[in-house]
Amino acid sequence: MSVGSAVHDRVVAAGSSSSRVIVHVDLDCFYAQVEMISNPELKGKPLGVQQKFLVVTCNYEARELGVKKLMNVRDAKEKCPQLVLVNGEDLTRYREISYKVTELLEEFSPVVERLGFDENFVDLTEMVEKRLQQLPSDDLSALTVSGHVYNDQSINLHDVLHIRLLVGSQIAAEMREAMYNQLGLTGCAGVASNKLLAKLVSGIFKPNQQTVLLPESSQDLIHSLKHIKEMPGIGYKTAKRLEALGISNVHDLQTVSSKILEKELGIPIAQRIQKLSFGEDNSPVTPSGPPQSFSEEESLKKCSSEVEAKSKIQELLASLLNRVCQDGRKPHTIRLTIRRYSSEKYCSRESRQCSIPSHLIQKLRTGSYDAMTPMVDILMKLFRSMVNVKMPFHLTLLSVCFCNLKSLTTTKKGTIDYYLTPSSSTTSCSGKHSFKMKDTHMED
DNA sequence: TGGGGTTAT
DNA sequence: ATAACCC
Repeated sequence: MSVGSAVHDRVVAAGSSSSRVIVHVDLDCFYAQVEMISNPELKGKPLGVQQKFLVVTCNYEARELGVKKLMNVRDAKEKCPQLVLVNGEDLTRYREISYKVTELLEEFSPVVERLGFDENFVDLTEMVEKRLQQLPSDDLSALTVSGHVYNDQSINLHDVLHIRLLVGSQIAAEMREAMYNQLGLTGCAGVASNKLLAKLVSGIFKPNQQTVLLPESSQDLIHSLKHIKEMPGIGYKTAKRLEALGISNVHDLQTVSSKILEKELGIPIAQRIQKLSFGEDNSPVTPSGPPQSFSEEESLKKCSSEVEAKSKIQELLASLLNRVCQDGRKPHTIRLTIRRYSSEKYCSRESRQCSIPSHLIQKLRTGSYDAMTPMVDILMKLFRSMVNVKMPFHLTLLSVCFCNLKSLTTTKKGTIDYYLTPSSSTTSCSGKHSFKMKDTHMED
């Protein structure tokens, strides 16, 4: 064996080039937990959170009685007549607590990626390295894993990869403790060498438990999936196309000719999902930071007149103006989205967007509703560009989105830009981005 | 199927 | 602007 090869092996083993420690943190039935914190009398009862005619999530008491996520309210009540329902269409409190969780995790390590409101990935690689370097005397014998080990695989204290994941499991336990002590929330965690595996393993022991995956068991984990649709990254459409090729389980996807796969899905998707089928995922944990967009939507039984649409749009916009104002950054683009009634074309939406005139952008920050009327006018123009209001129509969803958010001080790849203009005033808004903000003019 | 989000094309 | 993915 050459020296060069030995050195390379050690670099790889030490993880400086390829081996990472990732944790996936997944809150237990998040909306239901938030509701039980808001109203402790709900604790112990079967609880469902309702949006329109759906029970979007429920606590474990309800699950034991047969209620499932995204179940029809009628079916749920039939299965479980004692089910208590609370309305969860207003996401404000969920969103606020969701960001508190992310901020808490960021205190452990700043690299935190959100996935929806109730899941986060954290790259623990650096933190684990630091802890190992600060171990008193290289005495590994005192190290113990926290929580479950997938497959009950035994830990080899002489294997550096095992040791690193074990330290990751200890950090995961500290994170869950902190979430419970500081926010009153329980959740699961999965620790593994990449995001895919961390996410898959976090769901193995379910509520309020954690699991670590050691590399020797990664094939068992991915082969435990009954169908490729359970692979994160393979959605409804891709699963259908794969099925048409006769590919339905992980083994099929691992062994199908990559040329055939590339021809059907295109090279980037084909290569990515075939790697996923082997449990390989080199995608980084990308810090989410503040949101890229703010949107509010409402699904409707039937919206068939312009005045009806206008009043819904006004409602959506009023809530959004509050949110945008509190955030402190300024959106430069506004978008209106609709869904037309048409039994077929599953979930198809149409949208129109335009940039927001700079004089309106300024008014967004004032906390008053000066921006309301002109914004509604803009939105109604977008509306009429999609919907011929002289003809009959039937819409089942309206959504308004602010995006293309620009900060007063933006940090991009190490550079800091300050945008300042003369006239300024303090505002009633108290977002964390909004201290001492000055008005700006930016390219648009 | 709700009421959100993201990235890629 | 849409389509795909995630929850």
